[in-house]
Amino acid sequence: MGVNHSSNPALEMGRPPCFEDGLNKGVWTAHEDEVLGNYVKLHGEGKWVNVAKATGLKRSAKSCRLRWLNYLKPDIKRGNIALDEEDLIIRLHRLLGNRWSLIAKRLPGRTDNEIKNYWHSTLKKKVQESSSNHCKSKKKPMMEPSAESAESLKMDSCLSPNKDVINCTTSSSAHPFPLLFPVDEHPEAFTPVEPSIDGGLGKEIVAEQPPESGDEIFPVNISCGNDALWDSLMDFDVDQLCLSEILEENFASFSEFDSMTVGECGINGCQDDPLPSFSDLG
DNA sequence: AAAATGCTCAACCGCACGGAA
DNA sequence: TTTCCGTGCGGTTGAGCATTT
Repeated sequence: MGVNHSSNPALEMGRPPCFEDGLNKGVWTAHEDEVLGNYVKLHGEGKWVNVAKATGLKRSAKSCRLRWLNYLKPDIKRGNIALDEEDLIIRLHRLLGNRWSLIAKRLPGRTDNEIKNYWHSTLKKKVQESSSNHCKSKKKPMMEPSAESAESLKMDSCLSPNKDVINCTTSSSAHPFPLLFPVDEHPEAFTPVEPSIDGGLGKEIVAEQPPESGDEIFPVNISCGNDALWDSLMDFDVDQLCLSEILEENFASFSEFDSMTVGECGINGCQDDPLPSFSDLG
């Protein structure tokens, strides 16, 4: 963060490049950067396997791609992450989990690697601290749900005899978070889902809705296997919202939802069961 | 002042996915 | 349908710096 990469600080630190299998590994030199930059300017992004052949760079295609995307790309924004960006990262992480590339798409000029590093080095602690404070008044942490809570929710979702699977279209008015995708366009995403124990991607995410009265639990069944739902979530994300818009978004109710549901189990609660790919997003 | 510890961040690794052959 | 290849993503590593003891 805030590092002048044009001067290649790591090299200045004296970290030598490593040569292995005929390929350079480790820190990029200024000359390599220049060669790669020139190549991309001429030929555009992609075809990374050709870079080494065409330029003589002793770098793997992956390495070239990473270097370009993370450092050489002209619109890369360097420097400290602003408070609003930080806030956005936290919100998006709450919503998307460790989908760094998706989060990065919402922060123009920031890379997934940068955000990921920033999260692990800074934000994770902040969030944990705030959630531990939060937990003094609320019984469970907002973030990084425990396996226990996730497990308990799976149990709720799968085994509770009283469980009703709520159709989101009909429960939206009472929904604790704003619907971020148009129901009309994705009715299939809101059809009731039979509870099931599924070892694969079909595992459900079940979020407890705040009971309107009493302690009854009304799980909202969000099936991970329901592509349509995830498409819908992706629709929410697809290049529609940028920093300012998201920050202006009223997240109050959503945060409330997070603190009670998703934050405890929801999306992240499925971490041992990877979410469906968002790779076709954007 | 020196050692120990923690932090930052660039880069690598392995896996998954999608398209082409 | 299967295999191969290129690409993208998230997790992890490791070197150097900063801070603490």
